[in-house]
Amino acid sequence: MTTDPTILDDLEARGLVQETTDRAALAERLAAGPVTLYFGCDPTAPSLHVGNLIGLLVLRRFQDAGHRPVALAGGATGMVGDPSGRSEERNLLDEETLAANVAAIKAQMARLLDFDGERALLVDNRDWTGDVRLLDFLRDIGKHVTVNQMLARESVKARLASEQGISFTEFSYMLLQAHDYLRLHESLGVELQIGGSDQWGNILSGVDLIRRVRGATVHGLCWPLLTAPDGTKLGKTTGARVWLDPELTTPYQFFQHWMRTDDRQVEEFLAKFTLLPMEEVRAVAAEHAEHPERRAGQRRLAEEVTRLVHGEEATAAATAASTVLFGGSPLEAGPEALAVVAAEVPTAPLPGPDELAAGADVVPLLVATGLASSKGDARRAIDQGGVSVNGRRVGPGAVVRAEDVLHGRYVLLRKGKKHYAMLVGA
RNA sequence: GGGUCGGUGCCCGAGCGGACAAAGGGAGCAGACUGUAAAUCUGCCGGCAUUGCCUUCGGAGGUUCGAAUCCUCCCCGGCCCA
Repeated sequence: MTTDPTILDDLEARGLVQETTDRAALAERLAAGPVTLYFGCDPTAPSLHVGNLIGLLVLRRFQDAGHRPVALAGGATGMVGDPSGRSEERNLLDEETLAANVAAIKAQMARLLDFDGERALLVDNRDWTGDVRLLDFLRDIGKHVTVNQMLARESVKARLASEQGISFTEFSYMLLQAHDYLRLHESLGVELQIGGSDQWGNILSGVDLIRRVRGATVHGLCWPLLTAPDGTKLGKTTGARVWLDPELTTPYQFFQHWMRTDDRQVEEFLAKFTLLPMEEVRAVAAEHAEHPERRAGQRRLAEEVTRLVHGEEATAAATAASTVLFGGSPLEAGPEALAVVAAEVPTAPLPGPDELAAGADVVPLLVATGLASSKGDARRAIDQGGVSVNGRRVGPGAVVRAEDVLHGRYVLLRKGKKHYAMLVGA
């Protein structure tokens, strides 16, 4: 099996390389033949999110270039909690939650890689960490690492300076991750670990450990963390809340997330979140720059990423729903189109005929669909002119009547510009 | 174990017996402008109800007409000392 020697160049062109161990040695090794590499995600949530997606896609890029990716679910490390990039101590998750999370993220990882004939592997560090005895760990691993080194880590320093401090548990995290790398190196011949730049310290710990224990030189690579267009760190609200699990973030919502990408990040995201060749990324970006108001860049981005994560069918449905919602008036949409929308946005049952005849108050309906978090919230939105029924703005005291029901069963509610929900009859 | 400082709404952070649902900032939401963009400006931002009521300031009690604010005990964290 030959490998694509330009993989590093491609990653760099996409802005996916912030740091590597000896770049020349790594390039040489990658050109020499297939490399087994790994990327890990801790099961801190019931699903991976778009932040993790970058890593999985980098694995995929390596796979496409002829290398063998190992996706690791951190069943063990998840028990401890990574202090990197964290200002405070994590809450420990219970076993049950962790097991469920591990199962979920494994399934998500599996979708993005090709596992045919061991072309990729899925592992859980719980499998080799669970039965390690404390004394063995202290003697075999701990002996090779100085606390001085550990204290020098940025993530540790930050926490030492903070009011909260850092628990020994989290302090130990880097050792666990280093141990993972060592074990994967021994059992599977892994010789490259990749991760976001917040993982760089942990990755280096593993590289060092392997050098000390095995006398072997292995590699590490990290990409820069995503930032908001103004250069600030991307908050949870922007990226991390967009999940890969269609139950948590529907394909339509996922699609919409990318549709709303800031112009300034369209090219960056096309490069990082899609598998499009860089020439095409640049072409799309150039076209987008000509006519940003057409949102062609966002649309392409949304389609590509949604397809990768949710598949062709879901992407088609998300696109169709988006067209109805952000196209013309819902009054002109046919029943098929509305059915598609109903499948993609939050829904609530249509009020009964008697209620509709009398006029059903919009306020509780907004709450029922989740468009508003409370009646007060709903009234507020209406007072501020932010609510519409079937595309028509409504005022205080608004009701839904029988004649508002489209095609016998649909009523479209909207709060603000982009939050939709539907009332659906039987 | 001793001393000391602290635990406030989604987050940060003021408040330190009444005018506190609690300053300010951030995030978020809505409106205007737009391109489902950015920037900007404006409004909202515990819940329920038409003046009002209910639940919040680590937990449990207590003092008081009245407490986030005072007292007691407990829990959790920082720092210093042992």
